[in-house]
Amino acid sequence: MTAPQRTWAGTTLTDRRATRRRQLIEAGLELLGSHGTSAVSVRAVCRTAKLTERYFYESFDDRDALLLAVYDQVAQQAHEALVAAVANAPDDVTELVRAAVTSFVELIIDDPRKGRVLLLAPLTDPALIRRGSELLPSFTTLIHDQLPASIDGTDRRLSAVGVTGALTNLFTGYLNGTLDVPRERLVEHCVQLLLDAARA
Amino acid sequence: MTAPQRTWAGTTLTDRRATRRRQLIEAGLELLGSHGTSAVSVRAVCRTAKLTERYFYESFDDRDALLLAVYDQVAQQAHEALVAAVANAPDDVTELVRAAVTSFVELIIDDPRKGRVLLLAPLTDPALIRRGSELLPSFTTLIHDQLPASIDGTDRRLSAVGVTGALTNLFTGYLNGTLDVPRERLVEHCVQLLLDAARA
DNA sequence: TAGGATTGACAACGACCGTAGTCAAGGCGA
DNA sequence: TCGCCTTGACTACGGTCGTTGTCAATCCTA
Repeated sequence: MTAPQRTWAGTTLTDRRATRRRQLIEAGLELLGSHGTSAVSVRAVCRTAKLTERYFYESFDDRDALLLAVYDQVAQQAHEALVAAVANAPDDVTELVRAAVTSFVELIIDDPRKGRVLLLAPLTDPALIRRGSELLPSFTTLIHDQLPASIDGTDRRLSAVGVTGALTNLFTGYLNGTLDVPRERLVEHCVQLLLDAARA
Repeated sequence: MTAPQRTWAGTTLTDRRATRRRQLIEAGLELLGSHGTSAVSVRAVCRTAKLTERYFYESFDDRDALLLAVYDQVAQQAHEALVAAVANAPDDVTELVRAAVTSFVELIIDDPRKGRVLLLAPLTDPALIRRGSELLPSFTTLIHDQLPASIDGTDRRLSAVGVTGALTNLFTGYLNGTLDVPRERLVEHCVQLLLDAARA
């Protein structure tokens, strides 16, 4: 029994709701990525998005739902960037890995807020912890799957978790400025890391 | 012009203040290690420590000062455990590294709250970010220093940050139960990680 | 025992939180 | 033009926050 979608100011109701939802998510990204979880309050999000609280609850059940939406959106973008890079890469394994790493690094350089959402937020925010332990290993898995696999299950897991952590810390350091290193150098180091992990 | 330290209930004023300070730090450890930064409010700390807010400000300038004190205490303990392990270890390099890793793993098994304070809190809490980027690399450095060093500065730094991240993620996963692996297996993997890093 | 040191309980300030509700002003299609 | 849909501004509730202050009870030493 959906209403006949009568138009309004040239757009339908669903369109306008979707736009507002996007604005809220963008505001959430800004706050989460720039000032951390504690900065993401319903009021702050609405202030940033220039929308009323009423519209918040139009699109999200509660604060946590927004957090998840922000994270999922960024994770989705990262996933797409990786898949695209891997798909377009030449056959050479090293080049493949380099393409994947580069695409990821570019994503988090282009918008460090996204990097922080992806890498840092899920480490401590209760609402995101489960999500975080799904995505980042899948980053490693995505690449591992492209490579000859001859390692036993547990070691594979240990290795994946380790490599993931190494990459996380390297990227995080790069984001913070803690790790002052040219981008190519960072990329190259990560590539070697992944190749070594796959060989071992 | 210190007062003559007249005694009270068998203890001096300085003693009682120190005791209260310890209680507050212990409460902070409990809250920070078990429920994260956001759980560490002045009121909650005082409730947990069974002390009045007045005594909080007797020992700490503000909330952040307590956070730092908690972190520094745990970091100090970790440092001491590492130094002790390294000092008592045999000459064999592998055994040395194994001793260091074991001592650290035991610390965070014995009291997972400390592990979380050490590994997670400094990643996101504004007050601790600087502290965190000092200590954990020093963990790696402590071991690196025991080993033949033949790598150039930047690579050394990249390697240290990477290894630190790998260890962090492995320990964190172990703490969370996300990484379901026997302790010896974890230790052994970390040992190999460190040895490989030193060789490369 | 008198008197000051020390303690605990608690109130107060202004601010922000999540969430829900009200109400008037305006825009739009019929 | 009429009447409904949509919008923004606003208020309200009960709660927690950091921080400072008050005040009566208690304890010890001199």
